[in-house]
Amino acid sequence: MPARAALEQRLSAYMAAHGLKQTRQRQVLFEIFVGTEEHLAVEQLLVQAQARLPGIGYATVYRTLKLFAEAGIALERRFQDGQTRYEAWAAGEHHDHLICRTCGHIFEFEDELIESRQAEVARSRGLSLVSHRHDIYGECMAPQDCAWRAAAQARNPHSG
Amino acid sequence: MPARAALEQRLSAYMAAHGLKQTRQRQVLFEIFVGTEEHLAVEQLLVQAQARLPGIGYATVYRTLKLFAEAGIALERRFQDGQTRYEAWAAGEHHDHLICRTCGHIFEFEDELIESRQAEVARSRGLSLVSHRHDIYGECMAPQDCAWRAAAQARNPHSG
DNA sequence: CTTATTGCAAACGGTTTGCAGGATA
DNA sequence: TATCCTGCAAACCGTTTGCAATAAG
Repeated sequence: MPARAALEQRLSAYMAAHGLKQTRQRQVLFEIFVGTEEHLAVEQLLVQAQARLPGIGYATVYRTLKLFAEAGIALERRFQDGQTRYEAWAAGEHHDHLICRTCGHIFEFEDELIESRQAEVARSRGLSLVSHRHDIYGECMAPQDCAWRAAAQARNPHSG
Repeated sequence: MPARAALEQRLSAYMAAHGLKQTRQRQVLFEIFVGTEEHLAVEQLLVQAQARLPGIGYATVYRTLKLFAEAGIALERRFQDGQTRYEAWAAGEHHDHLICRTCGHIFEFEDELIESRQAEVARSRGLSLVSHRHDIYGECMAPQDCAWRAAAQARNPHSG
């Protein structure tokens, strides 16, 4: 979880540099965006934003998150469920994801060995590494003890 | 590239077991599907199919490839361009992909070290590994010598 | 003759865009 | 006041589906 102040500053700098304006919608979305540990999908962002600013619509959420991504404070992620998710992005930080098929929780991980092997794989084919996407899917080995599952059920009693 | 005979047999078995019928459309799509080294997108499949069977439409291609996937002879792949691609799948085989941003070629790779680290990552979070998606993106280090780029341009002189 | 399959066009779900009214600097 | 931003609804794109006509077994 990147420091809020750093993200705020980077966003302000980007907006100033591009002559963009501060609006209530952008403030609210920024608050929600930096105030969560989770990988938020557009719909979740919208629902939370509507609670604070009734009337805000999908288009604004899409446009604003795209702005955050261009400003370098948000990272777009697409897993296998067809939805785009956003996470706060600290400059220079990198990690991949481990998604639990049992509880839906998204873990972050980083593995230096995997990172270095990737560069090797690219080089062996005559390519230089630009980026990668590495998503691992798993299942809880002890679902009854899973804290994430419990938390998810508390939030949304009807699923699972 | 899995042996054609094995794929054919697996498909026949699946169809027989499910009371499905042999049709000209399915034959044509099977020929195209097993007759290429590439990771074909639905549109490419359609274009090639229409050359042999004018009138065939998207719906048939989508339905047929989904059938191939269910029969266990095709693997669905989604990279970052929004299109679903299919490749012939030998039972038990596994590999990941290295996509060249310069020429568009999709290389296949397999790395045991990466595979074993993944299982480790999952285990360390209390999950058992179910599956994964690992796409590496790179750029030709020597684009002027790139055979794939040359081949792609010969096929489609207007792009790149 | 029964059942599966096809092609069409309409529906879909997530995302993007044109536009006129509204907010910001 | 000049420009940017918003909300709405319509457009978009890849994919799926309902349906009446057609082909396979």
